[in-house]
Amino acid sequence: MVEIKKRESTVSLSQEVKKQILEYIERNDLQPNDKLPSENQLTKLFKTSRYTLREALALLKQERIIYKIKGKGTFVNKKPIQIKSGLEYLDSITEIIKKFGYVPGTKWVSIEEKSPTKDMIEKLNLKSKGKVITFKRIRTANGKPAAFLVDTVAKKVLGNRKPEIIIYESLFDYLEKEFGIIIEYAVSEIIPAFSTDEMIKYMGVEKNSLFLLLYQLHYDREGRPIIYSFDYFDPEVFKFKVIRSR
Amino acid sequence: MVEIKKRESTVSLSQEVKKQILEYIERNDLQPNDKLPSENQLTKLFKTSRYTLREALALLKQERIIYKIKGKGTFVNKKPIQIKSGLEYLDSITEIIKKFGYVPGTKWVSIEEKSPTKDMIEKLNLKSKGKVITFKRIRTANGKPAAFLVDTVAKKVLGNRKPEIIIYESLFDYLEKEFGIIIEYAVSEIIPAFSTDEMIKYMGVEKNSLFLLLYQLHYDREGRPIIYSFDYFDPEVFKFKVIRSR
DNA sequence: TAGTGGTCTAGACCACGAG
DNA sequence: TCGTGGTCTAGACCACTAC
Repeated sequence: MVEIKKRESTVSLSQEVKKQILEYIERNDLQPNDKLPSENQLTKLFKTSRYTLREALALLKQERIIYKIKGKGTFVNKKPIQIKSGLEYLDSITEIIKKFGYVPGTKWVSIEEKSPTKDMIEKLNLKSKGKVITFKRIRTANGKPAAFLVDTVAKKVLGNRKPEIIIYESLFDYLEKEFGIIIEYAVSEIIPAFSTDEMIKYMGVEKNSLFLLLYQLHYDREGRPIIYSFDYFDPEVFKFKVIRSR
Repeated sequence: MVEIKKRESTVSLSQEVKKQILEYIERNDLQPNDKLPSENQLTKLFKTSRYTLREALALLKQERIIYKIKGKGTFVNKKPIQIKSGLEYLDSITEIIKKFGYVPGTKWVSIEEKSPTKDMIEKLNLKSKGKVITFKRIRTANGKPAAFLVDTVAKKVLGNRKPEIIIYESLFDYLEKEFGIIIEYAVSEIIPAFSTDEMIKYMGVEKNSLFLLLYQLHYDREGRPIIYSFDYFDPEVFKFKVIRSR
């Protein structure tokens, strides 16, 4: 019989051990490139198995707080990199604006029922007969227009309901709370673009001003394409970063 | 005494098991949302431990080939997403051009020794006295100019050597093979931009044409900043995609 | 040769989902 | 209640680094 440690907390043990390692670094004032104790020693220190310890180290490695060299040891990294909005994390735009420290707002432009384009049929896996609903919105940060969003979902996703008025800021929240659809990931193409006529008309931006266009398809957990979108972001407001790893 | 399986192959067992799972899906013609056997059954099928099997499944999950639901099982996802150039993977531009199916080339514009800008001093952690070397290149795809690269490294990184002629296509290869410096990751800001005067002059692009600017800092394994770069990409040639996950 | 991180095995309990 | 994936333990061999 193997004795298993009892836990009251809801978080996993590896999360707990991760915290303890961070505290260890703090307490012993480890500087960048200083060596941590070996995994064997750490298991004894924190009274845990090597598996759990290595999970905790994996989390820290992922966050680039430590790095490992086989045969040598585990070392403390340079100060963590601050990523304000890592593109690889899929947040709703509401969340992104909040993270930047602004107050998010929404101006509705239109909600239209349309026939899908060829590209929509292909990407959303539609029958050619099926209609789509397109939501056009201007997102504001501290009241200033910051993004122009054109999001399209298949009409069948919304059932028979008419999305005349939407009380939600975020389309993610709307789909999740009203229809139980949870968006899990998106595949986005990043394209530099000029302001469109609609943006000039509704956002009041100048002609030929620069925007970052994210042409994206959002999927649910089962990999079904749900939202097809062209989202234009003002590069003065949104600083998109990505961590690229080999 | 626990008996450990002997392996001739150099790849890990989990990689091997991953292949076997893919073959299983193929052989049994599993369709999207079809259920895989339970982890318990799969361990027996492939004669491996649950740990190794779960590592293999983790790899497949990461590639979005399968998805898991706790308490229910493991399921086959929709057709895999083709990512031509996932921005989250750090490849040299040479590699990216090759992946697109083009033949990469380089036109050298200049190699200059300069005093660093304030931003370079801060980002590259320089003493204000230290000089930097800036490499300006045009990268071509099938002979057509496709990107304009301005890469800067601290002079001390290159020691006393003069980088007059570089036989390498890739700056990564140059640093790795001549100086043993291995770039491991980069933090990139993605900015829409107009062509600069230099690009108009040397690349022959038109004024006010659109480019995607990656303003990035490349780090080595120990987290030291090595390359500071402004890389401009022609959006007609480079289609940058990112998978964004919650 | 000794010590480190990387991989693998075997077995156990926990938490979720469905009947 | 049962089967599933999620987490955890204990112990072993392998591959790399430094001496």
